[in-house]
Amino acid sequence: SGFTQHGPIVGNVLGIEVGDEFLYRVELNIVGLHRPYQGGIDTTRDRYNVLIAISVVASGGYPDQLSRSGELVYTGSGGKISGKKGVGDQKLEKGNLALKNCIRTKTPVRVIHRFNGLNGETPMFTYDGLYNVVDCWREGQPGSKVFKYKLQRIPGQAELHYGSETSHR
Amino acid sequence: SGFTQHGPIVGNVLGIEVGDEFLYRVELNIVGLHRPYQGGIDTTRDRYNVLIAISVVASGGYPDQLSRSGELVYTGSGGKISGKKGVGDQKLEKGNLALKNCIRTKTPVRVIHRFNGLNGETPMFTYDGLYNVVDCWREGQPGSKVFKYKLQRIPGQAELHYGSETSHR
DNA sequence: TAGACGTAGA
DNA sequence: TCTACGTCTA
Repeated sequence: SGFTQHGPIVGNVLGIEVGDEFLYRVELNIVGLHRPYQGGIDTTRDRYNVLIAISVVASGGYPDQLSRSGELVYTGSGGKISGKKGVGDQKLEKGNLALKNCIRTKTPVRVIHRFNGLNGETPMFTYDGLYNVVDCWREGQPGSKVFKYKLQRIPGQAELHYGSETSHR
Repeated sequence: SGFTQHGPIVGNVLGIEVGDEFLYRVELNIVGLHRPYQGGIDTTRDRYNVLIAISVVASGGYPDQLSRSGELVYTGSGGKISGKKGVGDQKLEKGNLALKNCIRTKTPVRVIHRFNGLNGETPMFTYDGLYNVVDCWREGQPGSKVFKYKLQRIPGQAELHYGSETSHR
């Protein structure tokens, strides 16, 4: 209903290219890149009814790590976020389960990364391209265990230009 | 920052007419009709630094009453909403205080009303025009007292067409 | 820093 | 019905 124009899309979204920038989460929804308004992991079911993840947003709400070599360590959803109300271990359900299932189903996952906009820049969401989920493990003390996922950027996509180049607009 | 284009505006907003419709709260923000994303009462301070209300949204989250004679009974903000987490009496602060102050400062308040979209219609926010706040009182049992405000539509504005006419689009 | 009549999807 | 890496203003 409303402006929403897309159902769940696996893989690249027609008309959206690596490096495309967005100001608000609602824009990601409208173009079909990532549908949840707040959630970090968008999910659907594949032809065998297996829950899979189709896109993730790394906004800084969790301690994710992005390396220049195209490797991303993404933190699962739920559980205790620093200072926030949530309490307890993350569970292997919903988005967390979906992301894990991407390993064996070899489902490519769209990665959207939020740059915080240093030096008074406007924060932007940037489409980083397709990644494969290659590993999944748990970290943390009992009561605050989280899931971690290693994602590797699929080769052959347009290069990303981070760092100083993103400062020029 | 971002798309926000307006500071607080008292009275009518240039380019917005009675009956104009909007799909999302963010649109009310962008055009300057009502800035808060969730809050029902938008406030600012007048030239004497008195806190005043400049617009309210009646979305159905509280039991408001709109009569065909241009009279609206609006419920204050805070306290216990049916079933929600909030608990206790509403306080005469922030938006509630601002709305009360509109009585003595004779500040006109923009009213935006949300129609729920019966028969599969898309829910819409509609600009209802300017109202005067003419009365304020408290209602309810101790522990769940709320503020009520009587608003009267300022005469001479374009008529509103509710009911059957809003079914045709 | 926290609160608020938000939204979409599961 | 509930959750979710939202987003604004005070």
